[in-house]
Amino acid sequence: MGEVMEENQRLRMCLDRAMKDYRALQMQFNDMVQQEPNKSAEPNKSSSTITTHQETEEPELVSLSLGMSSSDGKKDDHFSGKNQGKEKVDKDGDHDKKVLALGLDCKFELPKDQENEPSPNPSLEASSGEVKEEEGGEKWPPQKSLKNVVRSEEDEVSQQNPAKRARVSVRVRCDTPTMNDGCQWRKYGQKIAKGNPCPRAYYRCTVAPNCPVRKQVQRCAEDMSILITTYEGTHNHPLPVAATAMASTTSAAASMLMSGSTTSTSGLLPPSNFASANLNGLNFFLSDNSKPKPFYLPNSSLSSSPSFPTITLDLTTSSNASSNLTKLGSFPPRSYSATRDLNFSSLESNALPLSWSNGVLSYGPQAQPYNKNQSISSLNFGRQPQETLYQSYSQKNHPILNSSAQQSLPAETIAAATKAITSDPSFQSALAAALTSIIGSGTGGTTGAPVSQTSADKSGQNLKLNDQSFPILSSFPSSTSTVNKCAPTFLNSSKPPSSANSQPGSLMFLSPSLSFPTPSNKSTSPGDNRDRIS
DNA sequence: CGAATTTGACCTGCGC
DNA sequence: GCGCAGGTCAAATTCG
Repeated sequence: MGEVMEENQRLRMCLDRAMKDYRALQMQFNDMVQQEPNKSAEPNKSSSTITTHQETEEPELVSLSLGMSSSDGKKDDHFSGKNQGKEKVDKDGDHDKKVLALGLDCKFELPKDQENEPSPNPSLEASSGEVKEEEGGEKWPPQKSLKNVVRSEEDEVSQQNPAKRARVSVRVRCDTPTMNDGCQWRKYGQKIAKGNPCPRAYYRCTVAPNCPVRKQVQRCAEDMSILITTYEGTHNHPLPVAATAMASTTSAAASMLMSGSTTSTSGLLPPSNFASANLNGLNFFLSDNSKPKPFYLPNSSLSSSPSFPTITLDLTTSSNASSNLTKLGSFPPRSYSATRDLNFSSLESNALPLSWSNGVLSYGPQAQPYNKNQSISSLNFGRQPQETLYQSYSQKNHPILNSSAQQSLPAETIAAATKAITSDPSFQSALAAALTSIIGSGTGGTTGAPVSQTSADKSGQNLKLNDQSFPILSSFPSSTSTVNKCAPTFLNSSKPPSSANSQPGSLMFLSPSLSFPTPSNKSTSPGDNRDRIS
C-alpha cells in the first residue's frame, strides 16, 4: 500500500507537471495564433519549440508516448497528431529543413517489448514482434499440445492480449510454390480456405526443433502470381545468415505493428482511422480497422482472426497508394484489432541486386558509378524519396542526379508521408530494424542491435551507420526482370554484380540462397499446392 | 529406409 | 447449441 501510495503521488506529480506544461503551451499557442499575421517574422526555432511542446503535451496524444521513451520528449518533434503548429512552421519557411528534420530526427528506439528482451544473438530478435511472448517460454507448445495441454500462463496472457500475436504477411510476385526466405520449413498441413480456391499451406520452422515460428503460404485469389506468406512467431534460435534479412524485416514490421501508436497519425489524413505514407517506392499504410483482413485483400482469408493483428508487406507492384487511400477511406472506425499494411509497392520492378560498397547501399546497375562518387547523405525508399530527401540532396550536391526520372507528387502527399513516418516512433524503429537487417546482415551480423548502431543525424539530413552515410536507392527502372521475383526485392541477390564482391568492404546483403527455389532445388521451401489444386 | 509430404480427421473459436 | 471455418495432428504415402 505504501508503494502504491508513493507511486500514486509520483503519478500525480507527473500529471500536475503535464498540466502545467499544457497550460503554458496553450498560452504560447494562443500567442502564436495572435501573432500569426506576423508569423513570417517569427523565428523558426521558437515556433518549432512551441509546436513540439504543444504536441507533446496534448492530452489527446497521451497514447503516443507508449511507443517512445520516457524522456520528456521535448526534443522529439515527431508527433503529428496536431498539425497546426507544424503547418505554421512549414509556412514559416525552410520547408525542406523541416521535412528533413521530421524524417530523420528520430531515435530508432525499439519498442519496450524488444528493449527488454535480452538478445544475445541478433537473429533471435528476428522474425516477428511477439518477442515478449517468449519471455516466459514458448509461445506455442511445440508439439502435440493443443489437445490436452493446459495452457501456460504465457499462453493465457497471449490470449488475453491478442495484440501480442502479430503476424507479418508478405506479398510477393512469385511463380514458385513458396518464397525462399532462408529458413528451413516443414509442411504440416494444407487447407482450402474460404474465398480462395488456392490451398493454404502451413509450415513450421525446422531450423530448431522447438522453434515456434510458423508460416502460411497462399496464393492470392485475385492474382495467382502473388504469393502471400504470413509469418507468425519468433525464432528461438540463431538464424541462417540468409534468413536474417527477411526475419529482421518481418520483425521490424511486426514491431511497428505491436508498438505502433496509430493515434499519432490520426490527424494526418481523413478519415482518421488510418494513416498513409505514400513513399511510392515504400508505401506505408497504417490502418486500424475492425476488419481482420488486409484491406486490399478482400478475398483473402489470411488474417482471418481478429485477434491476430496483421501487418502486410506488399512487395508487388499492384498496389497504388492513392487507390488504397480511397479504399481505406471506407473502412470502419478504428478498433482494437489493428491491421496494418506496409506496401512496398514498386519494388518488384527493382529486382536488382543490392550492393554495399563504399558505405553506400544501392540498387541496380547504377549502383557502382553512382556509389563511387561519394557517400551520399540521404535515405531513400523508392521513387518518392527521390522527390524529398534524395532530391534535396541531389539538387544541392549532385546536379547530375537531378536528371534522373522523378515523378512529381503532390506536395501534401509528401508532407503527409513524411509526417506519417516521423510521427510514429514505432515506424522509426521498424525502419531502423529494416535498414539494419539489410546492412547488418552484411556487416558482421549486427542485425540484432540496430538501435545502438544507427544514429540519426540530428541535422535531419543524414542517416548514418557507423559514420557511413548511405542512401537506399530503390525503384531504379529495371528492364531486367528475369531475376527471381519470389524474394522480397531488397532481399534479392540472385545475380549480384561481380564488382560488388571485388571491392574491399563491399558486401552483398543477402546470400544467394535467398534466390528462389527451382523445382530441382529441394532446399528450404517445399512445394505446397501443385497437386491439390486440381 | 528415413525424411518429407499428403490428407482426412479432429480440435477450437466464433458467429448466429 | 449448432454449424462453419481456420488450424493442427498424425497415419499413410511419397520421395530421395
